[in-house]
Amino acid sequence: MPKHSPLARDADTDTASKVKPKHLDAIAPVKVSFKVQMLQAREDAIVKAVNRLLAEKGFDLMTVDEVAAEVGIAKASLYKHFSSKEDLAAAAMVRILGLAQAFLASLPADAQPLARLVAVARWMLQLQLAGEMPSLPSQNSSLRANLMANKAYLDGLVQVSDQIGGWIEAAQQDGSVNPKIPALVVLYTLYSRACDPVPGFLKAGGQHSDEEIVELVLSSCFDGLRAR
Amino acid sequence: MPKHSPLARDADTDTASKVKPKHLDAIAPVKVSFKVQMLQAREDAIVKAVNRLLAEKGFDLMTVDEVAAEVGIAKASLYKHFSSKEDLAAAAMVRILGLAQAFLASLPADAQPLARLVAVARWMLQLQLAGEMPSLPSQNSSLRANLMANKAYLDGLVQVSDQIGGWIEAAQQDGSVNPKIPALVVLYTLYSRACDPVPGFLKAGGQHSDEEIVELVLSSCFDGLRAR
DNA sequence: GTCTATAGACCGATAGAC
DNA sequence: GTCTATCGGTCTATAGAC
Repeated sequence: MPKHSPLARDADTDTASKVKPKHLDAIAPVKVSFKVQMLQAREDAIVKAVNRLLAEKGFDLMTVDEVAAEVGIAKASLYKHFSSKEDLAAAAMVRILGLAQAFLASLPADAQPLARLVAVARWMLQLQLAGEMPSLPSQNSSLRANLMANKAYLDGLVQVSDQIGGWIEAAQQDGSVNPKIPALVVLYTLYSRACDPVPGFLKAGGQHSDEEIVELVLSSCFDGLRAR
Repeated sequence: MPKHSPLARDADTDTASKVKPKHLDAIAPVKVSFKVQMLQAREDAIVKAVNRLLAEKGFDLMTVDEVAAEVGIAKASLYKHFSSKEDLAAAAMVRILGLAQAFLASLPADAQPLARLVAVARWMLQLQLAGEMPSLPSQNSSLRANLMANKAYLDGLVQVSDQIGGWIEAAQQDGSVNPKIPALVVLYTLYSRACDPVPGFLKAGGQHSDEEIVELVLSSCFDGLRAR
Protein backbone atom coordinates (compact mmCIF):
# COMPACT_ATOMS: atom_id res chain seq x y z
CA MET A 1 0.00 0.00 0.00
CA PRO A 2 1.26 3.52 0.60
CA LYS A 3 5.04 3.83 0.37
CA HIS A 4 6.07 6.90 2.27
CA SER A 5 9.37 8.47 1.58
CA PRO A 6 11.41 9.19 4.69
CA LEU A 7 10.77 12.85 4.03
CA ALA A 8 7.52 14.45 4.98
CA ARG A 9 5.05 13.40 2.35
CA ASP A 10 1.41 13.12 3.01
CA ALA A 11 -0.29 9.88 2.39
CA ASP A 12 -0.68 8.83 -1.16
CA THR A 13 -1.22 5.43 -2.60
CA ASP A 14 0.46 5.53 -5.94
CA THR A 15 3.94 4.95 -7.21
CA ALA A 16 4.84 8.59 -7.26
CA SER A 17 5.63 8.29 -3.57
CA LYS A 18 8.52 6.05 -4.52
CA VAL A 19 10.42 8.94 -6.05
CA LYS A 20 13.86 9.54 -4.62
CA PRO A 21 14.44 12.45 -2.29
CA LYS A 22 15.09 15.49 -4.41
CA HIS A 23 18.67 16.04 -3.28
CA LEU A 24 19.69 12.80 -4.94
CA ASP A 25 18.24 13.68 -8.31
CA ALA A 26 21.43 15.44 -9.36
CA ILE A 27 23.36 12.21 -8.86
CA ALA A 28 21.21 9.83 -10.88
CA PRO A 29 18.16 11.64 -12.16
CA VAL A 30 17.62 9.64 -15.32
CA LYS A 31 17.71 6.28 -13.66
CA VAL A 32 15.22 7.19 -10.98
CA SER A 33 12.91 8.69 -13.49
CA PHE A 34 13.07 5.53 -15.52
CA LYS A 35 12.28 3.36 -12.53
CA VAL A 36 9.34 5.53 -11.60
CA GLN A 37 8.13 5.57 -15.16
CA MET A 38 8.18 1.79 -15.21
CA LEU A 39 6.15 1.63 -12.04
CA GLN A 40 3.67 4.17 -13.32
CA ALA A 41 3.38 2.39 -16.61
CA ARG A 42 2.64 -0.83 -14.82
CA GLU A 43 0.12 0.80 -12.58
CA ASP A 44 -1.52 2.17 -15.67
CA ALA A 45 -1.58 -1.27 -17.23
CA ILE A 46 -3.15 -2.66 -14.07
CA VAL A 47 -5.87 -0.03 -13.99
CA LYS A 48 -6.64 -0.50 -17.65
CA ALA A 49 -6.92 -4.25 -17.19
CA VAL A 50 -9.21 -3.74 -14.21
CA ASN A 51 -11.29 -1.34 -16.25
CA ARG A 52 -11.69 -3.85 -19.04
CA LEU A 53 -12.55 -6.70 -16.70
CA LEU A 54 -15.01 -4.57 -14.77
CA ALA A 55 -16.75 -3.68 -18.00
CA GLU A 56 -16.76 -7.30 -19.15
CA LYS A 57 -17.71 -9.25 -16.02
CA GLY A 58 -18.51 -6.76 -13.30
CA PHE A 59 -16.95 -6.46 -9.88
CA ASP A 60 -18.22 -9.65 -8.29
CA LEU A 61 -17.17 -11.93 -11.11
CA MET A 62 -13.78 -10.29 -11.58
CA THR A 63 -11.03 -12.08 -9.67
CA VAL A 64 -7.74 -10.58 -8.57
CA ASP A 65 -5.93 -13.54 -10.12
CA GLU A 66 -7.46 -12.67 -13.47
CA VAL A 67 -6.24 -9.12 -13.19
CA ALA A 68 -2.72 -10.28 -12.40
CA ALA A 69 -2.80 -12.75 -15.26
CA GLU A 70 -4.06 -10.14 -17.70
CA VAL A 71 -1.32 -7.71 -16.71
CA GLY A 72 1.22 -10.51 -16.70
CA ILE A 73 2.49 -10.01 -13.17
CA ALA A 74 2.18 -11.90 -9.89
CA LYS A 75 -0.76 -11.27 -7.66
CA ALA A 76 1.51 -10.20 -4.81
CA SER A 77 2.87 -7.48 -7.04
CA LEU A 78 -0.65 -6.18 -7.47
CA TYR A 79 -0.88 -5.72 -3.74
CA LYS A 80 2.25 -3.56 -3.84
CA HIS A 81 0.17 -1.05 -5.78
CA PHE A 82 -3.34 -1.57 -4.45
CA SER A 83 -4.24 -2.90 -1.06
CA SER A 84 -7.52 -4.57 -1.94
CA LYS A 85 -9.83 -5.58 -4.72
CA GLU A 86 -12.02 -2.63 -3.84
CA ASP A 87 -9.04 -0.32 -4.29
CA LEU A 88 -8.54 -1.72 -7.76
CA ALA A 89 -12.13 -0.93 -8.66
CA ALA A 90 -11.83 2.53 -7.18
CA ALA A 91 -8.72 3.20 -9.25
CA ALA A 92 -10.60 2.20 -12.38
CA MET A 93 -13.43 4.56 -11.49
CA VAL A 94 -11.00 7.39 -10.80
CA ARG A 95 -9.45 6.79 -14.19
CA ILE A 96 -12.83 6.92 -15.91
CA LEU A 97 -13.74 10.08 -14.04
CA GLY A 98 -10.48 11.59 -15.24
CA LEU A 99 -11.32 10.67 -18.82
CA ALA A 100 -14.77 12.15 -18.29
CA GLN A 101 -13.30 15.42 -17.05
CA ALA A 102 -10.99 15.56 -20.05
CA PHE A 103 -13.95 14.97 -22.33
CA LEU A 104 -16.07 17.62 -20.66
CA ALA A 105 -13.21 20.09 -20.98
CA SER A 106 -12.78 19.24 -24.65
CA LEU A 107 -16.30 20.34 -25.61
CA PRO A 108 -16.31 23.49 -27.75
CA ALA A 109 -16.70 26.65 -25.74
CA ASP A 110 -19.68 27.79 -27.80
CA ALA A 111 -21.67 24.57 -27.42
CA GLN A 112 -25.21 24.98 -26.12
CA PRO A 113 -26.06 23.38 -22.75
CA LEU A 114 -28.38 20.77 -24.26
CA ALA A 115 -25.78 19.87 -26.90
CA ARG A 116 -23.29 19.35 -24.11
CA LEU A 117 -25.63 17.00 -22.27
CA VAL A 118 -26.27 15.01 -25.42
CA ALA A 119 -22.54 14.83 -26.03
CA VAL A 120 -21.96 13.48 -22.53
CA ALA A 121 -24.62 10.81 -22.93
CA ARG A 122 -23.22 9.87 -26.34
CA TRP A 123 -19.73 9.58 -24.89
CA MET A 124 -20.92 7.23 -22.15
CA LEU A 125 -22.86 5.07 -24.58
CA GLN A 126 -19.92 4.81 -26.95
CA LEU A 127 -17.65 3.89 -24.08
CA GLN A 128 -20.08 1.25 -22.91
CA LEU A 129 -20.46 -0.26 -26.36
CA ALA A 130 -16.68 -0.34 -26.71
CA GLY A 131 -16.51 -2.45 -23.54
CA GLU A 132 -14.61 0.22 -21.67
CA MET A 133 -17.19 1.39 -19.17
CA PRO A 134 -16.66 -0.23 -15.80
CA SER A 135 -19.99 -0.75 -14.10
CA LEU A 136 -20.01 -1.51 -10.43
CA PRO A 137 -22.93 -3.16 -8.64
CA SER A 138 -24.59 -0.50 -6.52
CA GLN A 139 -25.60 -3.25 -4.11
CA ASN A 140 -22.17 -4.31 -2.82
CA SER A 141 -21.82 -2.43 0.44
CA SER A 142 -18.14 -3.03 1.12
CA LEU A 143 -17.38 -1.63 -2.29
CA ARG A 144 -19.59 1.38 -1.71
CA ALA A 145 -17.95 2.06 1.64
CA ASN A 146 -14.53 1.88 0.04
CA LEU A 147 -15.52 4.23 -2.75
CA MET A 148 -17.07 6.72 -0.36
CA ALA A 149 -13.82 6.77 1.61
CA ASN A 150 -11.78 7.42 -1.53
CA LYS A 151 -10.99 11.11 -1.82
CA ALA A 152 -9.83 10.99 -5.42
CA TYR A 153 -13.06 9.26 -6.42
CA LEU A 154 -15.32 11.62 -4.53
CA ASP A 155 -13.47 14.68 -5.79
CA GLY A 156 -13.73 13.50 -9.37
CA LEU A 157 -17.38 12.62 -8.99
CA VAL A 158 -18.24 15.97 -7.45
CA GLN A 159 -16.36 17.90 -10.11
CA VAL A 160 -18.01 16.03 -12.95
CA SER A 161 -21.44 16.28 -11.34
CA ASP A 162 -21.07 20.00 -10.66
CA GLN A 163 -20.10 20.68 -14.24
CA ILE A 164 -22.91 18.63 -15.74
CA GLY A 165 -25.32 19.93 -13.12
CA GLY A 166 -24.59 23.48 -14.22
CA TRP A 167 -25.31 22.63 -17.81
CA ILE A 168 -28.58 20.96 -16.81
CA GLU A 169 -29.76 24.09 -15.02
CA ALA A 170 -28.69 26.25 -17.93
CA ALA A 171 -30.52 23.99 -20.36
CA GLN A 172 -33.65 24.16 -18.24
CA GLN A 173 -33.43 27.96 -18.13
CA ASP A 174 -32.96 28.33 -21.87
CA GLY A 175 -35.96 26.08 -22.34
CA SER A 176 -34.25 23.18 -24.10
CA VAL A 177 -34.63 20.70 -21.23
CA ASN A 178 -37.93 20.05 -19.48
CA PRO A 179 -37.88 22.30 -16.39
CA LYS A 180 -40.51 20.18 -14.67
CA ILE A 181 -37.96 17.41 -14.10
CA PRO A 182 -35.71 18.11 -11.08
CA ALA A 183 -32.10 18.65 -12.15
CA LEU A 184 -30.99 15.74 -9.98
CA VAL A 185 -33.33 13.41 -11.84
CA VAL A 186 -31.88 14.58 -15.14
CA LEU A 187 -28.36 14.03 -13.82
CA TYR A 188 -29.13 10.51 -12.60
CA THR A 189 -30.89 9.70 -15.85
CA LEU A 190 -27.79 10.72 -17.77
CA TYR A 191 -25.49 8.79 -15.45
CA SER A 192 -27.60 5.68 -15.77
CA ARG A 193 -26.86 5.58 -19.51
CA ALA A 194 -23.45 4.28 -18.42
CA CYS A 195 -25.01 1.05 -17.18
CA ASP A 196 -28.05 0.91 -19.43
CA PRO A 197 -28.58 -2.69 -20.54
CA VAL A 198 -30.39 -1.65 -23.71
CA PRO A 199 -27.26 -1.01 -25.83
CA GLY A 200 -25.91 -4.43 -24.93
CA PHE A 201 -29.19 -6.14 -25.80
CA LEU A 202 -29.38 -4.34 -29.14
CA LYS A 203 -25.77 -5.16 -29.90
CA ALA A 204 -26.42 -8.82 -29.06
CA GLY A 205 -29.38 -8.72 -31.43
CA GLY A 206 -27.05 -7.77 -34.25
CA GLN A 207 -29.67 -5.75 -36.11
CA HIS A 208 -27.97 -2.38 -35.66
CA SER A 209 -24.51 -0.89 -35.90
CA ASP A 210 -22.97 0.67 -32.83
CA GLU A 211 -23.64 4.14 -34.22
CA GLU A 212 -27.31 3.34 -34.79
CA ILE A 213 -27.63 1.94 -31.29
CA VAL A 214 -26.13 5.07 -29.78
CA GLU A 215 -28.47 7.35 -31.70
CA LEU A 216 -31.51 5.20 -30.94
CA VAL A 217 -30.82 5.20 -27.22
CA LEU A 218 -30.06 8.92 -27.28
CA SER A 219 -33.35 9.52 -29.02
CA SER A 220 -35.35 7.48 -26.53
CA CYS A 221 -33.55 9.23 -23.69
CA PHE A 222 -33.92 12.84 -24.82
CA ASP A 223 -37.05 12.68 -26.96
CA GLY A 224 -38.88 9.94 -25.07
CA LEU A 225 -40.88 7.03 -26.41
CA ARG A 226 -44.06 9.03 -26.97
CA ALA A 227 -44.49 10.58 -30.39
CA ARG A 228 -43.80 14.32 -30.65
CA MET B 1 -44.76 -19.95 -10.12
CA PRO B 2 -47.72 -21.50 -11.93
CA LYS B 3 -49.30 -24.43 -10.11
CA HIS B 4 -50.80 -26.81 -12.57
CA SER B 5 -53.67 -29.01 -11.68
CA PRO B 6 -52.87 -32.71 -11.54
CA LEU B 7 -54.81 -33.03 -14.76
CA ALA B 8 -53.05 -32.71 -18.06
CA ARG B 9 -49.65 -31.48 -17.06
CA ASP B 10 -46.39 -32.18 -18.79
CA ALA B 11 -43.10 -33.12 -17.22
CA ASP B 12 -41.60 -30.55 -14.90
CA THR B 13 -38.95 -30.54 -12.23
CA ASP B 14 -40.83 -29.06 -9.32
CA THR B 15 -42.85 -30.69 -6.59
CA ALA B 16 -45.94 -30.92 -8.71
CA SER B 17 -44.28 -33.81 -10.53
CA LYS B 18 -44.39 -35.71 -7.25
CA VAL B 19 -48.14 -35.83 -7.41
CA LYS B 20 -49.63 -39.30 -7.26
CA PRO B 21 -50.83 -40.93 -10.44
CA LYS B 22 -54.39 -39.94 -11.10
CA HIS B 23 -55.91 -43.37 -10.63
CA LEU B 24 -54.90 -43.28 -6.95
CA ASP B 25 -56.69 -40.05 -6.22
CA ALA B 26 -59.90 -41.82 -5.50
CA ILE B 27 -58.24 -43.91 -2.79
CA ALA B 28 -56.64 -41.17 -0.70
CA PRO B 29 -57.29 -37.90 -2.38
CA VAL B 30 -57.28 -35.72 0.72
CA LYS B 31 -53.95 -36.95 2.04
CA VAL B 32 -52.12 -36.53 -1.23
CA SER B 33 -53.62 -33.16 -1.78
CA PHE B 34 -52.54 -32.07 1.68
CA LYS B 35 -49.00 -33.39 1.22
CA VAL B 36 -48.70 -31.74 -2.13
CA GLN B 37 -50.10 -28.54 -0.76
CA MET B 38 -47.44 -28.51 1.95
CA LEU B 39 -44.69 -29.03 -0.58
CA GLN B 40 -46.12 -26.38 -2.83
CA ALA B 41 -46.48 -23.97 0.03
CA ARG B 42 -42.86 -24.49 1.00
CA GLU B 43 -41.75 -24.13 -2.58
CA ASP B 44 -43.70 -20.93 -2.76
CA ALA B 45 -42.03 -19.66 0.41
CA ILE B 46 -38.63 -20.51 -1.06
CA VAL B 47 -39.30 -18.72 -4.30
CA LYS B 48 -40.63 -15.65 -2.52
CA ALA B 49 -37.55 -15.54 -0.30
CA VAL B 50 -35.32 -15.87 -3.35
CA ASN B 51 -37.28 -13.12 -5.04
CA ARG B 52 -36.78 -10.78 -2.11
CA LEU B 53 -33.08 -11.56 -1.76
CA LEU B 54 -32.51 -11.18 -5.49
CA ALA B 55 -34.13 -7.77 -5.34
CA GLU B 56 -32.14 -6.77 -2.27
CA LYS B 57 -28.63 -8.05 -3.00
CA GLY B 58 -28.59 -9.41 -6.50
CA PHE B 59 -27.67 -12.89 -7.65
CA ASP B 60 -23.95 -12.85 -6.95
CA LEU B 61 -24.27 -11.61 -3.38
CA MET B 62 -27.18 -13.86 -2.52
CA THR B 63 -26.06 -17.09 -0.83
CA VAL B 64 -27.99 -20.32 -0.71
CA ASP B 65 -27.46 -20.41 3.06
CA GLU B 66 -29.27 -17.11 3.34
CA VAL B 67 -32.19 -18.45 1.38
CA ALA B 68 -32.43 -21.49 3.60
CA ALA B 69 -32.17 -19.36 6.73
CA GLU B 70 -34.85 -16.98 5.50
CA VAL B 71 -37.24 -19.81 4.73
CA GLY B 72 -36.33 -21.54 7.97
CA ILE B 73 -35.41 -24.88 6.44
CA ALA B 74 -32.18 -26.82 6.03
CA LYS B 75 -30.04 -26.10 3.05
CA ALA B 76 -30.29 -29.72 2.00
CA SER B 77 -34.04 -29.35 1.79
CA LEU B 78 -33.59 -26.59 -0.71
CA TYR B 79 -31.82 -29.00 -3.02
CA LYS B 80 -34.81 -31.32 -2.85
CA HIS B 81 -36.73 -28.62 -4.69
CA PHE B 82 -34.11 -26.88 -6.79
CA SER B 83 -30.92 -28.40 -8.05
CA SER B 84 -28.78 -25.28 -8.14
CA LYS B 85 -28.57 -21.64 -7.21
CA GLU B 86 -29.28 -20.79 -10.83
CA ASP B 87 -32.46 -22.84 -10.66
CA LEU B 88 -33.57 -20.79 -7.68
CA ALA B 89 -33.09 -17.59 -9.62
CA ALA B 90 -34.90 -19.01 -12.60
CA ALA B 91 -37.86 -19.95 -10.41
CA ALA B 92 -38.02 -16.39 -9.10
CA MET B 93 -38.01 -15.06 -12.64
CA VAL B 94 -40.73 -17.47 -13.68
CA ARG B 95 -42.82 -16.28 -10.75
CA ILE B 96 -42.35 -12.64 -11.71
CA LEU B 97 -43.25 -13.42 -15.30
CA GLY B 98 -46.40 -15.08 -14.03
CA LEU B 99 -47.29 -12.00 -12.03
CA ALA B 100 -46.58 -9.90 -15.10
CA GLN B 101 -48.91 -11.99 -17.20
CA ALA B 102 -51.62 -11.64 -14.59
CA PHE B 103 -51.12 -7.88 -14.55
CA LEU B 104 -51.21 -7.60 -18.32
CA ALA B 105 -54.42 -9.60 -18.37
CA SER B 106 -55.95 -7.37 -15.71
CA LEU B 107 -55.70 -4.21 -17.80
CA PRO B 108 -59.10 -2.88 -18.90
CA ALA B 109 -60.16 -4.10 -22.29
CA ASP B 110 -60.78 -0.58 -23.55
CA ALA B 111 -57.36 0.78 -22.57
CA GLN B 112 -55.40 2.45 -25.34
CA PRO B 113 -52.08 0.85 -26.41
CA LEU B 114 -49.96 3.71 -25.05
CA ALA B 115 -51.84 3.65 -21.75
CA ARG B 116 -51.10 -0.05 -21.51
CA LEU B 117 -47.39 0.53 -22.04
CA VAL B 118 -47.31 3.25 -19.41
CA ALA B 119 -49.17 0.95 -17.03
CA VAL B 120 -46.60 -1.79 -17.57
CA ALA B 121 -43.71 0.56 -16.92
CA ARG B 122 -45.43 1.90 -13.81
CA TRP B 123 -46.02 -1.61 -12.53
CA MET B 124 -42.33 -2.49 -12.93
CA LEU B 125 -41.20 0.69 -11.22
CA GLN B 126 -43.58 0.17 -8.32
CA LEU B 127 -42.41 -3.40 -7.93
CA GLN B 128 -38.80 -2.27 -7.99
CA LEU B 129 -39.35 0.43 -5.39
CA ALA B 130 -41.17 -2.08 -3.21
CA GLY B 131 -38.06 -4.25 -3.25
CA GLU B 132 -39.83 -7.06 -5.07
CA MET B 133 -38.21 -6.92 -8.47
CA PRO B 134 -35.45 -9.51 -8.79
CA SER B 135 -32.73 -8.17 -11.01
CA LEU B 136 -30.21 -10.57 -12.39
CA PRO B 137 -26.79 -9.53 -13.67
CA SER B 138 -26.83 -9.87 -17.44
CA GLN B 139 -23.10 -10.60 -17.28
CA ASN B 140 -23.14 -13.93 -15.45
CA SER B 141 -22.90 -16.47 -18.23
CA SER B 142 -23.68 -19.62 -16.25
CA LEU B 143 -26.88 -17.97 -15.08
CA ARG B 144 -27.78 -16.89 -18.59
CA ALA B 145 -27.17 -20.39 -19.91
CA ASN B 146 -29.39 -21.83 -17.21
CA LEU B 147 -32.19 -19.38 -17.94
CA MET B 148 -32.01 -19.99 -21.66
CA ALA B 149 -32.41 -23.71 -21.01
CA ASN B 150 -35.45 -23.15 -18.81
CA LYS B 151 -38.63 -23.76 -20.77
CA ALA B 152 -40.98 -22.17 -18.27
CA TYR B 153 -38.86 -19.02 -18.24
CA LEU B 154 -38.59 -18.77 -21.99
CA ASP B 155 -42.27 -19.45 -22.49
CA GLY B 156 -43.23 -16.78 -20.01
CA LEU B 157 -40.81 -14.30 -21.48
CA VAL B 158 -42.04 -14.91 -25.00
CA GLN B 159 -45.68 -14.59 -24.01
CA VAL B 160 -45.13 -11.34 -22.14
CA SER B 161 -42.94 -9.94 -24.91
CA ASP B 162 -45.44 -10.86 -27.60
CA GLN B 163 -48.27 -9.20 -25.76
CA ILE B 164 -46.34 -6.00 -25.05
CA GLY B 165 -44.82 -6.07 -28.52
CA GLY B 166 -48.28 -6.07 -30.03
CA TRP B 167 -49.25 -3.03 -28.00
CA ILE B 168 -46.09 -1.24 -29.07
CA GLU B 169 -46.88 -1.77 -32.73
CA ALA B 170 -50.45 -0.66 -32.19
CA ALA B 171 -49.27 2.44 -30.36
CA GLN B 172 -46.90 3.28 -33.18
CA GLN B 173 -49.67 2.84 -35.71
CA ASP B 174 -52.13 5.03 -33.85
CA GLY B 175 -49.43 7.69 -33.63
CA SER B 176 -49.00 7.76 -29.87
CA VAL B 177 -45.53 6.19 -29.81
CA ASN B 178 -42.67 7.44 -31.97
CA PRO B 179 -42.72 5.17 -35.06
CA LYS B 180 -39.08 6.01 -35.82
CA ILE B 181 -37.93 3.90 -32.89
CA PRO B 182 -37.85 0.17 -33.72
CA ALA B 183 -40.40 -1.75 -31.67
CA LEU B 184 -37.65 -3.89 -30.18
CA VAL B 185 -35.89 -0.81 -28.86
CA VAL B 186 -39.13 0.33 -27.25
CA LEU B 187 -39.60 -3.10 -25.69
CA TYR B 188 -36.06 -3.21 -24.29
CA THR B 189 -36.40 0.33 -23.02
CA LEU B 190 -39.52 -0.65 -21.13
CA TYR B 191 -37.92 -3.81 -19.76
CA SER B 192 -34.89 -1.89 -18.57
CA ARG B 193 -37.12 0.14 -16.23
CA ALA B 194 -37.12 -3.02 -14.10
CA CYS B 195 -33.44 -2.58 -13.32
CA ASP B 196 -33.16 1.18 -13.67
CA PRO B 197 -30.89 2.46 -10.89
CA VAL B 198 -32.49 5.92 -10.96
CA PRO B 199 -35.46 5.06 -8.70
CA GLY B 200 -33.11 3.64 -6.09
CA PHE B 201 -30.87 6.70 -6.19
CA LEU B 202 -33.83 9.02 -5.84
CA LYS B 203 -35.26 6.97 -3.01
CA ALA B 204 -31.87 7.05 -1.24
CA GLY B 205 -31.85 10.83 -1.67
CA GLY B 206 -35.07 11.00 0.30
CA GLN B 207 -36.37 14.08 -1.52
CA HIS B 208 -39.32 12.37 -3.18
CA SER B 209 -42.06 9.95 -2.27
CA ASP B 210 -42.29 6.66 -4.08
CA GLU B 211 -45.23 7.93 -6.11
CA GLU B 212 -43.31 11.02 -7.20
CA ILE B 213 -40.31 8.91 -8.16
CA VAL B 214 -42.46 6.64 -10.29
CA GLU B 215 -44.08 9.54 -12.12
CA LEU B 216 -40.75 11.34 -12.62
CA VAL B 217 -39.12 8.28 -14.13
CA LEU B 218 -42.19 7.59 -16.26
CA SER B 219 -42.08 11.14 -17.51
CA SER B 220 -38.39 11.00 -18.42
CA CYS B 221 -39.00 7.65 -20.11
CA PHE B 222 -42.03 8.52 -22.22
CA ASP B 223 -41.62 12.28 -22.65
CA GLY B 224 -37.84 12.46 -22.70
CA LEU B 225 -35.52 14.96 -21.07
CA ARG B 226 -35.87 17.53 -23.82
CA ALA B 227 -38.60 20.13 -23.39
CA ARG B 228 -41.73 19.65 -25.45
C1' DG C 1 27.42 -8.67 -0.07
C1' DT C 2 23.18 -6.37 0.56
C1' DC C 3 18.82 -4.97 -0.61
C1' DT C 4 14.56 -4.91 -3.15
C1' DA C 5 10.97 -6.69 -5.96
C1' DT C 6 9.01 -10.59 -7.75
C1' DA C 7 6.80 -15.13 -8.60
C1' DG C 8 4.46 -18.67 -7.08
C1' DA C 9 3.20 -21.52 -3.28
C1' DC C 10 0.30 -21.12 0.46
C1' DC C 11 -3.60 -20.10 3.95
C1' DG C 12 -8.16 -19.18 5.89
C1' DA C 13 -12.70 -18.34 4.90
C1' DT C 14 -16.73 -19.04 2.51
C1' DA C 15 -20.05 -20.68 -0.81
C1' DG C 16 -22.15 -24.16 -3.60
C1' DA C 17 -23.32 -28.85 -3.84
C1' DC C 18 -24.80 -33.26 -2.03
C1' DG D 1 -23.05 -31.62 8.45
C1' DT D 2 -19.46 -32.52 5.09
C1' DC D 3 -16.73 -32.01 1.02
C1' DT D 4 -14.55 -29.51 -2.43
C1' DA D 5 -13.44 -25.53 -5.13
C1' DT D 6 -12.39 -20.93 -5.33
C1' DC D 7 -11.17 -16.44 -3.97
C1' DG D 8 -9.03 -12.70 -1.42
C1' DG D 9 -5.00 -12.02 0.75
C1' DT D 10 -0.07 -13.30 2.62
C1' DC D 11 4.52 -15.40 2.99
C1' DT D 12 9.00 -16.90 1.44
C1' DA D 13 12.68 -18.20 -1.41
C1' DT D 14 15.14 -16.32 -5.19
C1' DA D 15 16.90 -13.46 -8.90
C1' DG D 16 18.92 -9.36 -10.17
C1' DA D 17 20.50 -4.49 -9.43
C1' DC D 18 23.80 -1.87 -7.13
